[in-house]
Amino acid sequence: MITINMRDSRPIYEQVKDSLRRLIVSGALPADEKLPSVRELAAQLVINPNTIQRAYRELEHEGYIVSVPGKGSFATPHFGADSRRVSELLAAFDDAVAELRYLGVDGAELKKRIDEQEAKKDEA
Amino acid sequence: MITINMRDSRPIYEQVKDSLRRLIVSGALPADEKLPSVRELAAQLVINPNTIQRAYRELEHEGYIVSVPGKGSFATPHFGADSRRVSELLAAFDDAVAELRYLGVDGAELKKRIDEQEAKKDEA
DNA sequence: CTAACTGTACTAAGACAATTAGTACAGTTA
DNA sequence: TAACTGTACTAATTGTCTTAGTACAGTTAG
Repeated sequence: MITINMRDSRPIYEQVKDSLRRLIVSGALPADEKLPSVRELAAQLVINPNTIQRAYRELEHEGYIVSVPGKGSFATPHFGADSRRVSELLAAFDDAVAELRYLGVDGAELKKRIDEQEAKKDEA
Repeated sequence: MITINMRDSRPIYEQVKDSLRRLIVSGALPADEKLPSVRELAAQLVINPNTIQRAYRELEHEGYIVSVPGKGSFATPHFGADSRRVSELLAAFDDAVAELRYLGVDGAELKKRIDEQEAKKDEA
């Protein structure tokens, strides 16, 4: 479900956050789906539960999951676009596009990629 | 020319790298253009010269600039696509697209954005 | 009710990276 | 010569990440 890379310079809790966010926004983890418990996921990844707890706490603060004491953590549908996050992502999008074009990747190639991702999600 | 954010969790040298890379790939900093000297940019940003030196060293290693002792540092045209870097950027591109669509941004909107960026670069 | 789960909170310690300060040396240029 | 350039190196400091350990309250199946 999730893998982390110890050689990666990025903090483990960031890697966990990004992996879970990717599963959620891609639809692989539907709304109201139950996530692994803090201790369970920590055991699976062989890391400290505190690290998972931090990832869950921040994902909840960002509105991607909801944690309920005694019950568990669950993916949540996203109501109302977070305009700050959207701005961040658009900036990241623009940067990636600019550098890709600089490295020789055509704009048409990128547009095709958007369509392919859209088609792939419609399958599921 | 460049601004850094002390509240940003990312290291200063990474922020400097990204800023310079953005200037280069966007065309704002043309090939063979001279960059500010290590000490000059450090003074301007009110940070240690060692931090700038690290940013320059890594940008040179990645092929975006060339540094010559006694002369200075210069932007370089990029020969031969770095396939590893391209893969990284495509992954970042895909992630941004997926999350943006999840947050309600249409795919057509993103395609339009690619065209606009292309047009803006053609002006310069 | 009990036992085993759930999230959550907190302290303490260690490891590591980032940053700074300071010094130094060699090449370039007006 | 003087003032610039990049580069290299050590030492000290600071802050973050991660772990270990303990604890408490809510939930749920038996």
